Amino acid sequence: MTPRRLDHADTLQLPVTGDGPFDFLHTVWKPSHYATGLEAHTAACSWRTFRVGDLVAGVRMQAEDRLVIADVYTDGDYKPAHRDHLVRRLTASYGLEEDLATFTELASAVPAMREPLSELSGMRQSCPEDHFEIAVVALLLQNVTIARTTQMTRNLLTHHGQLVHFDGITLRAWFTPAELAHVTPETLKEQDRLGYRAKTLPHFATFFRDHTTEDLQEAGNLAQAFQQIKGVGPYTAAIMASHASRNPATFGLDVWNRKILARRLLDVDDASPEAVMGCLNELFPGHAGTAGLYFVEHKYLRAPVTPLLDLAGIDAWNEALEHPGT
DNA sequence: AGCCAGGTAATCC
DNA sequence: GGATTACATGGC
Repeated sequence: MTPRRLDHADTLQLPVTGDGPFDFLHTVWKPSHYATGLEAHTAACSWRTFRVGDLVAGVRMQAEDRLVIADVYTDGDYKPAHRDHLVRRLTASYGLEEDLATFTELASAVPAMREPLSELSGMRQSCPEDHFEIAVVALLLQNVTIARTTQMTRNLLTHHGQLVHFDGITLRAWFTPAELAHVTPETLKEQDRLGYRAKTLPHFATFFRDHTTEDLQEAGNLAQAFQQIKGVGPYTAAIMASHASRNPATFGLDVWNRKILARRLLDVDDASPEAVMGCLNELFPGHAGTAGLYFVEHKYLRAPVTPLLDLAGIDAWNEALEHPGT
């Protein structure tokens, strides 16, 4: 698989204007996130792909204090509208304008949050995915192990997404809803090993091909609007609201993070969803999502699911993506 | 073999 | 309404 080459097209300077501390590394790289091939990180540098309509953009990000410098690479036809989109997309994806001071103050009064806060203070929610993309991720997380989620993600991105190379790194890139809408359920089931999700994923593709994100944001009740899509239930809708819509009060509770929170908040191995969410909302009113994020990422900080790369690691990374199975 | 995985929809009462 | 149950697949 020879990746498509992207050329340098722009450099964006994105100031962090939101109140509160800023931790660049843990904002762009999340220790708990499973490997997608869509992004790669070293201690100082982060690479990520974005779809802006038909355009494929590769972005290399670094930070100087409270300024994020983003170098943009594309396959041509880069217009001012693309620049505007990417400035807004990157600023929103990493919460650069969001106020973290309220949460930080709330958290400093909660003993269970002492360690996560001291090690991750200034971390913001990261969601480079748009609503469609994060809904696909959440769908692939439903009722399976992470090993299978990773397998299905790899299959979908290999067969229907793209492989690109820029700034010395090779990454996968998402498919658009319109592109995925052409894929039949039979292919999704037999080639991509999606199981029963093969029947629901096409609903995601057609919904987001035919509805803009603005349509969704206009709905009074986001969670309810999302659940009109077949295959989107309370969990996936909460992921969409907390991640893509960046509602800090929403937290998508599943059996995995439920156990992590039960341990930290209630000192037990597991507890009912009501008990866990009740405690989280009581301690962090309006910021349950941010609080959950800190607890989960802190749990994986010492043993990340996808560790940071060093310079030597990048060659092995590129090799694995370009020549899988060798 | 059987159970379980970072849920959801359909079908009961 | 709230409580079951089937749903695909793969690993242990």
